[in-house]
Amino acid sequence: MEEQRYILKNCNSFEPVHIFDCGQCFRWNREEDGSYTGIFKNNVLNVKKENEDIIFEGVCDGDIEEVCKEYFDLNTDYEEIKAKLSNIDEYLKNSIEYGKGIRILNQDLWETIISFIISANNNIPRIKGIIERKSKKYGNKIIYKGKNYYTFPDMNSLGKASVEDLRALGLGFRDKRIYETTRMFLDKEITLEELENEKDTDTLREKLITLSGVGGKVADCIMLFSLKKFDVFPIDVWVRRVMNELYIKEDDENKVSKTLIQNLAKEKYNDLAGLAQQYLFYWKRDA
DNA sequence: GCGCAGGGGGTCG
DNA sequence: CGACCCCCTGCG
Repeated sequence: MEEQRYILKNCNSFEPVHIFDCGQCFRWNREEDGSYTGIFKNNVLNVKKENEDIIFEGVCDGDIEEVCKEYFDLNTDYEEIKAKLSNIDEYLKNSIEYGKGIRILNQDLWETIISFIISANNNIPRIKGIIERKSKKYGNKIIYKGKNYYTFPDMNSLGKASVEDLRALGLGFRDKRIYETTRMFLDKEITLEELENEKDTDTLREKLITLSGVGGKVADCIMLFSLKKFDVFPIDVWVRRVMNELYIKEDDENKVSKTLIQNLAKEKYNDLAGLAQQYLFYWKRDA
């Protein structure tokens, strides 16, 4: 594939570090010059901010401008979203200032499902390691600037792995979950298309939860990070902590019920809850 | 330096 | 509610 280049100008809401470090993705790595290189679908891209320009370079499956517009959600007006959220309260206003360049990537559904099943009771360095090993073994190689990159394995490739094969990648107890979920798709008990076409958030969540290894939190991440459901509010330890500290003020944050937090998020942030979650998460975890 | 607990972006039974 | 694989990290 031929190398391409695309430059995005005058974009106020685009900071590579915010985008790649706000917890939505696992396959972007920082280079020595401060740029980021990552792989998604059959594209390998390097993203660099120079002055106010965003420079995208790499090998793409298609036209780089179209690929970037889709993946980096460039048709969504984040200035408008930030303005709306900033009006809600000072906390949100501050966290948005802190993570002003966050954007929600439009990630591949299959990759997101598998990646977030792996994320359960796990830490980021290990999650990244597992995904890299898995891609190297079951994905396709793409060479960019003399380095090898491996695509995220599709369900047919991953379907060739036994539970033992998966365990060997360091998946731990998640091996069986990945195996079973892959089987469910291969056996057409459920399809990516029906998930992509499901408009109703609650129905979609119910369908996702039928997958092995997908509970409420993982389902919400899948919906927010690959199905553009900006109204969902994934609750992990950090979000629970920040919501308790800001609004609920219970002594023991673990006593705060998920339902209470969900209702609060719905009431305060409504259809932008997912975005609010990202700004708060990034701000709190970094602080 | 190295060895050893502690705990991690939850889910399941 | 407790167990769960396995590293990754941090302290001794």
